Amino acid sequence: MVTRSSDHGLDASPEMPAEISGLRMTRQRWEVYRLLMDQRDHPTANDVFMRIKDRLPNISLATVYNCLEALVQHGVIRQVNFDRESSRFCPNLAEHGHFHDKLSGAIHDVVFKPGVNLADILDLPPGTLITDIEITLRGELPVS
Amino acid sequence: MVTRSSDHGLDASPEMPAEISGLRMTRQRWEVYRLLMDQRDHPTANDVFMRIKDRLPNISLATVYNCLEALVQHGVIRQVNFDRESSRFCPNLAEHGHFHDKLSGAIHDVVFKPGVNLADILDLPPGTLITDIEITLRGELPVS
DNA sequence: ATAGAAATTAGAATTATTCTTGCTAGATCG
DNA sequence: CGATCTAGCAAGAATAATTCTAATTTCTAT
Repeated sequence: MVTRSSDHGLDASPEMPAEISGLRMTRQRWEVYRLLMDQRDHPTANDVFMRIKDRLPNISLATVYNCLEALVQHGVIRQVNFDRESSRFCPNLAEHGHFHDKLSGAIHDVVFKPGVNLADILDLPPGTLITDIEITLRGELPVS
Repeated sequence: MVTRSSDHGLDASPEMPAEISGLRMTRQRWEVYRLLMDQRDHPTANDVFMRIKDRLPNISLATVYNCLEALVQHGVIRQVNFDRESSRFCPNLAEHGHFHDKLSGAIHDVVFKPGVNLADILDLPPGTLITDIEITLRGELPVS
């Protein structure tokens, strides 16, 4: 007898855990999470909605928003904003910024050179508590 | 005879220049610009709209948006975004980031320590052209 | 002065996101 | 095992910031 990951008839290769970082997993949350892990091109909520229809044809856009919000709230993914465009979502939890290439439209993760600590190079009053940093760059990557 | 800055009967202390950075000045653009220079607390378009009514009781919100856009486009002011909140506007043209103090709600300009060049400490492919950098911090300033 | 161009106004339209309501499904308890 | 209880989901309405449209006004240059 073949083991089957769920009763839905759809095969969800990696088994769905009961929870991630304290967030109870549901079929919808799990598929949203898996999509972000598999397609790391910083999709918008609507991108996720359209792409996920293969696996969850009945999901609603509101649920995609709810899932994304829950995942962000529990620190499982990050929400990334460029100007006032639609929010984008990113499963890379390491400290990093984002580079928006004007030529291709693609968004790339950017990290600091080793040993660099942003808080050290900013001129802030002593005792300032930094809870969150966001770095956004725009420009053109070399054509290569 | 007393010199008078305009025919409107309202006194616009510093004389309005014909243009700034190639942007033709109008009464509305000038007042928006002056307000931002005088009140550097990063107001939103709506904040500007409400505050400017003293001087221009008939201005419309759309015009405030138009003026702000024109000023941004000509590099006279900067547009600052925090997450998906309303855009804020800032007349500080020097390279700087923004610190959002969760305690007071205030937004403060942040500069690098002398001699620091952000492009040098980021791990980018050689030949990358950076046209724009945005740095946003959230946290708490020391209480006193 | 006058024609043409650019700005302004008021309000409608748009768009991403959030909210509301009723329903569904999984968890809990007896 | 079944009843109940709760969290999550779906669908669509509502919201809020911003942009667009059309008509009017103000500049600019002739």
